This record gives sequence, structure tokens and C-alpha cells, in this order.
Amino acid sequence: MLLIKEIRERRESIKERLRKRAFRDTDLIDEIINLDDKRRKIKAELDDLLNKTKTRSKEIGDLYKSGKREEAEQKKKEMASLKDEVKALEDEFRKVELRIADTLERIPNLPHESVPPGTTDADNVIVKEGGSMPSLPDDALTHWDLAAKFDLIRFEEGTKITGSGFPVFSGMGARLQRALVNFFLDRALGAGYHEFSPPLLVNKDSAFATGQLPDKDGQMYYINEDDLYLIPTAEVPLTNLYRDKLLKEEDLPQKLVGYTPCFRREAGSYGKDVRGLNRLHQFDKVEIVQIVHPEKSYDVLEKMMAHVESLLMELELPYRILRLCGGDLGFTSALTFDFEVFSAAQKKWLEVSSVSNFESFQANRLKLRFKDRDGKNQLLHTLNGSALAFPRIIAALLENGQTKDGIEMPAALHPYLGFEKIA
RNA sequence: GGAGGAAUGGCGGAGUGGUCGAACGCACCGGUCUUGAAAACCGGAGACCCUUCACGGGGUCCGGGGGUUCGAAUCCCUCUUCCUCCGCCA
Repeated sequence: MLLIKEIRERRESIKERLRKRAFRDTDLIDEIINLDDKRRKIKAELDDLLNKTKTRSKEIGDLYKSGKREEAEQKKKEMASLKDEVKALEDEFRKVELRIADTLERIPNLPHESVPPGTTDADNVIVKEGGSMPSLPDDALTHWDLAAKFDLIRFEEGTKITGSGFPVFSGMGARLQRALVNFFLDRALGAGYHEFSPPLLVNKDSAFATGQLPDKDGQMYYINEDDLYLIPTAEVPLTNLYRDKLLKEEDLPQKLVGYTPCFRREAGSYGKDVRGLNRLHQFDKVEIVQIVHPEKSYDVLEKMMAHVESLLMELELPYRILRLCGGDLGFTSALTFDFEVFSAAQKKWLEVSSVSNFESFQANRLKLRFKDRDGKNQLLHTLNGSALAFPRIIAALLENGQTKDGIEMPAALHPYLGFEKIA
């Protein structure tokens, strides 16, 4: 959430930056300022009234003490109308505040200056490519064919017991998944992250604080009976560990990692893009989160990217890194880099990680601050990244590693798998 | 699910109708002492909002919401969470 103070101070430049991310309702900025003017005016009147009632009641107390009952009774009568006025103003004040909050919540984060212009993923900018492309024969199998051939993933049975987008991993497929959990977590621990195993359901406050609500309402699975949401990413519970916290500067940075399943309704996605493991309702992911000093967040973003990149190199997958354009940026993000791997039989780039700096946008909602050297409370910066999301990694590993006599696994996974080849 | 108890500042913890933004301790900041540090001593210091160029002034906040009262951290209702006991289940 943006700060009203900044909106007031930089009205036009904020509108300009919002346009860069293809946000059309820039009128909301003017609306907020108007409402805030109104709020301040009411606040001044209200404070004045409250001040009066406070003084009066002290006077009444004093009168009683000095035995002047008559005068006290008289003053009490006068208070009645004051109280009505206070009540009316308070109602008005609350209404304006609610409208401000409502409007403010719908405004996305401001894009960082390095965010390229553009409206769709076609405008994302490739900043780096790495790894080497496998050379597969023309009759190379897609991962869903390989999955069937070696009994690694049972899509139909998942559809039967739950629905489409809920695959069942089987045999070496299940073992591969388990190996990836440990591989990714171990690498994160090696990089100094603290491991958490958080709840998979969160309440409204948590979903709001990281920005899934109100923006992604309808994309999360919702348990009506208990008013809880299934997490779309471990980002939500992990970051919310720090909701309503006041940290000390020496506690920074906080580095967290968690492995969780993720649940996404993916309402509105159909067609060939959702084939096989390409897009699922439930998938596994290891997520890294950092809570950092505001001056350090862009350095940390680079470190997190380097971490993600190192994972892809160890997995020996061809990858590329994209700087997301304004129109493709998530609601809460100031700058995001996507990592894609090439799935060689589908001949497709698949997104496997998204590393973002949210600056103070989430921290503002979380009320996550630290006491700086001057003793002032300042918002922290939050960042996160997938390290990594499993299904598309598995798709690429299967397709790219296929040979005449089985599927070769990268050496880094051998100790975790207990085998070197799927056959 | 039933019965009882509790929720106070960064943390711990007093406070049962006005003199309470709230004792005290820890942590924190400044100073004295010390070669330096620690200890000791002295002093400072909550968050948020409005207003002011500034000094300052005003308001709100004692888990959330509502109520009683001239006046609420304190009394009442309600919700949430935690603790104890009982029941149920893994």
C-alpha cells in the first residue's frame, strides 16, 4: 500500500509511474487526496469538540468534589448536545477513512525506474541466458508422455480423485519431487536462510497484508466455514510472520525459506498452456523471503537472483532471466525478474521463479517497521522469490534429460534421488 | 464442544471509575566515572493522527467492536486469542 503522505507530495509523478504499469484508474489518486483533505478537516473539528468534552468533564468532576452539585448538574445537561455532535462527526470521520482505505487498497505498487515499458509479457526484456540447450531427436517425448511411459505422474487418477490440475506423483516421480524438496531447502540453508514449515491456510488479515486481498480474491481457494484461504504461495505465511513487528536494525536482514504446497484456482486459464505440468491447481514450491533495510533491498534482490540462478545451473537446465515490463508486474511488486527454463520437447520456455522487490508496499500493510539509528520507526522492505517451483522444473528435467535408454538426472540430484537415471 | 481465568508500551509486569499515556524492571539513547569496555550513578525516551516555517498546541490508542457514565485501562455486552480443567478425536 502506498503512503498517503507520498501521494500528496508527488501526485503527478505517481500517476505517471502508475501509467507505466498500465494502471488506468489514475483518477483514484486525485480522489484519495480529496478524501484526505476532507478527513483532515473533520479531524480538526472533531479534536476540537473532543477537547471541549474533556475539559467539561474535568470541570464537572471538580464541581462535585467541591460540593457544587447544582452547577455540576447544569453542566451535565450541556454535555448532552456536545456528545451528539461528537457522535455525528465521528461517524462521518469513520466513513471518510473507510473510503480512503478502500481506494488506497486498489492502487498497485509503483514500478521501479528500471522497469521497462510495455503492457504484456511480450514486452518483457531478456536480461540473461544461460545453460546449454539439449539436442533432442525429432521424436522426443513431452513430459506427459514420459510421465506415462515411466509411471511418474498419473494425471487421470488425480482428475478422478480431485479434478484436473491435481496430479498424482508416483514411484520415481514422487521420489524426484521429494529429492527436489531437500535439494532446494539445503541450498537455501547453505545461503543462510532460516527454514520454516508454515500453515497452508491463512486468515483474511494475512492474505490482505501480503497483497493477495483484495487483488487476488477469487484466485485463492476459500474455506467458507472457517473464513480461511489456502495459500497460493508460501510468501503469504512466511512474510506474515513479521506482521505487526517492530524490529531492531541489528536484526536485519531476516532470511526465511519454506517448502509448501501452493493452491491456485487459476480461474480463466484453459487450452494447451495447461497441458501436463505446465499449470496446476496444486503444486509444490520452495520460497525464499527477505526482510531488509530499505537501503539494501536492491542489493539483496541481486543476491536472491544469484541464488536462484545457481540452482538452475546445478540442475543443468537452459534458462533465461526476464525483467518484467510495467504491464506484467504483479500488484505488489516494484521490480520483478522471472526465471524461465526451456522445456525441450514442448519447445517452450516455462516460468519457474519470480523474484521481486516489494519495497515498503507490503511492509506498510504488515505494519512491519524497524527503529533506525535516530530512534525513528521506518518501514522495512520485503522481497521474495521462488527457489524454485517444482512442476515446470520437473517437466524440463524429464524432457531435457531423455535418452534412448531412460531419463538422465543432473549430478546435483543424485545424492538426493538415490538413483541417476529414470528407466 | 462445556466450565473457569487472562489479554497493558520493543519485552516483562503493576494498575479496578477522574489526579493514568499509564508504576517498576529489562532492553534502548545521552552523560559522569574509566586508557577503553563493563559495572555503578545521573538524565532521556511509547505509537499514530491533526495543526505550526519552527517552538509548541490538540486528539486517539491499555486484544478488536459495541455499550453504561459528565468522565472508562478500570464497569457491562460481544468477538478473537491464550492458559487451566472436562469431553471428543488423531
